[in-house]
Amino acid sequence: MLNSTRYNFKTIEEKWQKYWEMNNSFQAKDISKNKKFYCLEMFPYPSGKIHMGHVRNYTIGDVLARYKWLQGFNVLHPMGWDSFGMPAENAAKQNNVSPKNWTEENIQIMKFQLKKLGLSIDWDREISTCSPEYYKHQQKLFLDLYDKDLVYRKESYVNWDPVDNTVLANEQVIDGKGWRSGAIVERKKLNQWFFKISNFSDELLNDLDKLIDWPSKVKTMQKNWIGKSFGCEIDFKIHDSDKIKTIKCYTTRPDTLFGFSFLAVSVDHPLSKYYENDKDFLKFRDNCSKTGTTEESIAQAEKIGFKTDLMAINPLDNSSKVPVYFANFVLMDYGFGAVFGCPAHDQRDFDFAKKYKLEIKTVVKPIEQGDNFKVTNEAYTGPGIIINSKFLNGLSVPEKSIFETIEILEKKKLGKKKINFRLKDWGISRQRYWGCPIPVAYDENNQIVKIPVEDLPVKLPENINLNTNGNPLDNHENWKQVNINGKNCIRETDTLDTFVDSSWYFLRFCSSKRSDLPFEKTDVDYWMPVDQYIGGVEHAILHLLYSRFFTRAISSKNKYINISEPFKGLFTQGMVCHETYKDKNNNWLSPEDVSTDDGKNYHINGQKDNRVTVGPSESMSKSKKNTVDPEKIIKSYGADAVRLFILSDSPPEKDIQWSENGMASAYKFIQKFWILSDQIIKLIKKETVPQNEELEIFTNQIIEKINLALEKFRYNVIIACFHEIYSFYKKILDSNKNHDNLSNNIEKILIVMMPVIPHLVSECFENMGKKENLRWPKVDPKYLKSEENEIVIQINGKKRNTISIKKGADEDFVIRNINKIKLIDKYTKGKKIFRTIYVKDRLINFIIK
RNA sequence: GGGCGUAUGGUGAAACGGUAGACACGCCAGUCUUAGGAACUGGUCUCGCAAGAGGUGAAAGUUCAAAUCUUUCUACGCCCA
Repeated sequence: MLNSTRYNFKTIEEKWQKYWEMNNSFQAKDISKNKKFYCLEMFPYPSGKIHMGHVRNYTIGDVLARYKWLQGFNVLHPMGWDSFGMPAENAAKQNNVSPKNWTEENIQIMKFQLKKLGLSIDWDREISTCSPEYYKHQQKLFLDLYDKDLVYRKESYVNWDPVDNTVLANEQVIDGKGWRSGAIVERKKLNQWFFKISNFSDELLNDLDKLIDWPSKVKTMQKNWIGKSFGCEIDFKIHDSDKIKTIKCYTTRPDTLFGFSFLAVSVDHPLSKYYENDKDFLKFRDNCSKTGTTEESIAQAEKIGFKTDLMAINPLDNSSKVPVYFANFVLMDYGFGAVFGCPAHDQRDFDFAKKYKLEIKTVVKPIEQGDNFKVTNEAYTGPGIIINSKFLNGLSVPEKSIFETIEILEKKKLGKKKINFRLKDWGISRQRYWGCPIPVAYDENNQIVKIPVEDLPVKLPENINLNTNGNPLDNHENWKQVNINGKNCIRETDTLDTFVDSSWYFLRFCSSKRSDLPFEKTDVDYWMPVDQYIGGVEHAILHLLYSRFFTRAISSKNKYINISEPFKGLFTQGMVCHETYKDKNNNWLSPEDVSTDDGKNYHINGQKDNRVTVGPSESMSKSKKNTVDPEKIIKSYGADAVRLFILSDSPPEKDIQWSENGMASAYKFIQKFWILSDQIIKLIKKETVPQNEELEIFTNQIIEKINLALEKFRYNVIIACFHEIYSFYKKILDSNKNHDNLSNNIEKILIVMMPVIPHLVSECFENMGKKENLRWPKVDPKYLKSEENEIVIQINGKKRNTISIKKGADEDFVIRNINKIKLIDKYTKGKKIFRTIYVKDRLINFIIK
């Protein structure tokens, strides 16, 4: 019966997407009287096709952007491509195509797919980080930082795959082996480029407090990552040795110095040069180099040491001499590459002492224990009182003991107060082809020569052989050769970490078309900071910290731009999950291959005897095959329905379960809402006088609810409101009541639904003859509370009854009415009311005995 | 091991310290039919015929009133080690 009005999402969505494109509906204005709003979602890596995570991310952002448009903001909502990186290189090797073509094709596909979602994006400002138009500016910024002394070169360790002759990223090292070759990964020293992020450690830490619109979880993660610690450096004298007189250590626990029973240094410590002829030491160092470079792999590895012939003297007790070890758990990068071991109060030291049968001296006792407390099975690291430590005895651990010990050490000139950071400088060199070339070269004396600005960009060569071992740029026949000011030089063949590309793209969007400048100061002053940044929590640390650093770095010294924090608001959305399926041979199955006949028994399509095991719902990933292809879903349900569903089931910051039933129900909603709105539009009369007060009250209240939910990102609640709207308007329509004011109200309702289901709403407005100048409706406060309120009657805090009372009634009035209708007589019979609590328009609570 | 977070029906989840379970999925019953990706109506926390009572991971505390605040515990998740 309804076929004639059936909503044809395919033609209608196409029509509006074309309309928005033709009319530049979402183009940000460079100059505007209106307030600006910069809404940005983390830009995607063009891996091939969009996935459901993208759909969720960009839908969340789009709802916000469209909401702000309707509120009259000048909105900047751009999109770009994080298009350098290893997957392109790997794909190129596998399929024998060029990384450039592979990437550009993917961008075309994904752009097409994103457009199908009906996003309100200003495509005019599209950027791609692998384009020379983008990276030439990045090379210029690199040289600026070099001039500001924020870039330097030093030797550093990398994960080296000895079979593939290549450097591996940490995530390519699996169980200490190369992901492709399976060879045991070695640590190898290479000259590499670094950004001096450590110059900003304190600022990056302190300014976290200014980021009030960031999730505290993310701020805590950054705080821990920066890892500011208070401690001191101590010089340990070495007893009677011609090799070395003192070893400097950093410690946060100087108060446990009397528990000192060994001193451990990194194998990379300067001391190691005295042992380079010692075969046993070399063997030990070799062993250590197989542990990998991450903190985690070192922490998980067994603690091993190499005993030297040296003895270190306890600075607080010259009679105590302890052995010096090289140890695999001491990192040269942290502190001074040397630590003093106190086994009783540090678990790592404890494990080490047990293994090498070193003394374990207890110097801290828990408060409730006696002075004869002894550490036996595991290190005690909690608070307590210092014992067995001569003049330190009795100090409370940790506040007093650490502070006072440092004072004593300073007085005796044995140590110095020192603040240390866990945050290390950012290594930006990658021995890869598909990245932004570092714009420097080396002359015949191996001195650094900057590429002159007029020669930028240093472009990647296109004729490249990726199937050789090592760095393809290094192996290229002539790319390296360059003549600078008449001197023959060799180009740097490292490329930049792709995190550099994403550390300033949000600035580039402000002036994406300027070819002479990375960005124009006036544009940045107007648009920055990003008002709302939206992305996955997996970037909570690195990408966000690097962006905060980079923004500071380029504005430091000369006030190139006036902001230090690029992202005013941050929202981290949850992942999209799906059940996992396995066949009887334990192979992963795609949801498409699985079906069910009764909701319980799963089997491979068409093979009812071929049972399928259903596993837990996990975030969608290709390896588990539990992905759903957005393009297919959009094709069968339409963009509005997909947008509706992806927002509906869970709050956006939490993980969401993909469900085919939920998707279908969103589709049904679109269909039935279309029919309803179509009926309403046909009924609309020209003159509208608010006569149906019930309708006014509902409309205003639900819009108020949606307003509050929008501000707090409670998008799932908004969708629930949509369902309430449908039910209410359906009832009104079926009731044959006076609904002269339907027109006025349905307009408001449609506008608040527009950010989520823009195609359908646009079509409705066109049918009503209104296409332009739609504005977010104002709520009329007089309708927010009805004339009568239902007041809850509690006895001793328990709900016992309700009563309808005119709004704003005082306590006496309420009590009189309750007594008149004898609502609580049966509870109060024979009892005395000795207290009444009245919350206006909400509830009344009688306390009886 | 440390830090942070979470815990509410069969499921996803709502709930300014103030009527727990909005809305949706699923399920049950029914209506109707052009058998469709149907649609519509009603029901669906537990115990109880009912009146009523109980109920938000466990235990305690603050409060007239606790899913919400505090403490301890348990389980799970994420990050760091």
